[in-house]
Amino acid sequence: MISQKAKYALRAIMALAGTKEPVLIGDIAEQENIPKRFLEQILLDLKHQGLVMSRRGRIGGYFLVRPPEDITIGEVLRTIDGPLAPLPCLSKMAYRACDDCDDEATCRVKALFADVAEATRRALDQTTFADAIAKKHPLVRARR
Amino acid sequence: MISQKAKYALRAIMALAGTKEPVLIGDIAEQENIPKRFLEQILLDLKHQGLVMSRRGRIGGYFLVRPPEDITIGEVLRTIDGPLAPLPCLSKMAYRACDDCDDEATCRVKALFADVAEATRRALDQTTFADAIAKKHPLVRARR
DNA sequence: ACCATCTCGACCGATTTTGTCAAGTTATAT
DNA sequence: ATATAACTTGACAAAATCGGTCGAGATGGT
Ligand code: FES
Ligand code: FES
Repeated sequence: MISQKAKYALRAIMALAGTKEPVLIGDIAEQENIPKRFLEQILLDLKHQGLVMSRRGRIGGYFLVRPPEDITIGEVLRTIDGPLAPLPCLSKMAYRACDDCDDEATCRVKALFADVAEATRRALDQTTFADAIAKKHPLVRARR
Repeated sequence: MISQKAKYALRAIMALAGTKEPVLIGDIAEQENIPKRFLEQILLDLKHQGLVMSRRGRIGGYFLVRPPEDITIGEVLRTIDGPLAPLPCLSKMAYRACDDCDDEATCRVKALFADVAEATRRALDQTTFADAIAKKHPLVRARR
């Protein structure tokens, strides 16, 4: 299960996917039904990760750095929920030794999950936001 | 990331995979380095799920109901950690509506995760304990 | 200069995780 | 029958995580 925070992040990016213009945090929050102050945190995390950029001041707001077809679910989930591997010792991006396993080389749990980890990693890093948008009809843009 | 509890459960099943004889909780706990009282809970959950059986009394202990090659990671993870789908609305075994999504049919988040959920589900439900045991043994010094 | 807007860090209640413990119940050997 | 080894159940609790709020500050357009 992904966290609610991650779900908000994904929706926020969807909201940015339609335009090149900066979008206000408040507008995203209202449109996607996300608590505004919480969304601020989330967008800030995404910015620190380099997924989005922001402009301050009068005509400020957030916008995507890359086009939606170049952004994967994996990137967003890693940023918000942390490593997505089932075990720390199987994470390619954020490897950590399992502190309760003596010998990683012969660990049966690690062996058990090797293929699973690879499969989910591939799935998450290959699915982009363009996939979702193409699959569903685009949302109606009633705002001005 | 799977929970520590799930990891314990997997190791416990590995410990049972080698024999048809009942194994004591205490023996599993010592061999796999699991807090005994905690392991009791875990094995009880697995028993309620029908994955293992127990015999009481003098020569008691736990043993597998089915052979290791018929037990998948998915079953164990579902029992201990709950639904393994990334979203409640995508769980085949434990469907739940997403309370923060108005229209599930046009939900872009759900669409985004459809393929990912299917891929991970397949991986988890196809990998059995026999896979890990078979894969692990060749790691011993036989190869050079 | 003004003000809308983003930025940063601290804080907070509820829930989940990771266990512990006490008091049973049951089956087996002798 | 009795002792005993083992499983069973439910309550309890410290620590971490989750979901969210808040105040104060920094920044840029007009
Ligand atoms: S080393 Fe990571 S699970 Fe054993
Ligand atoms: S309906 Fe499940 S994520 Fe929208």
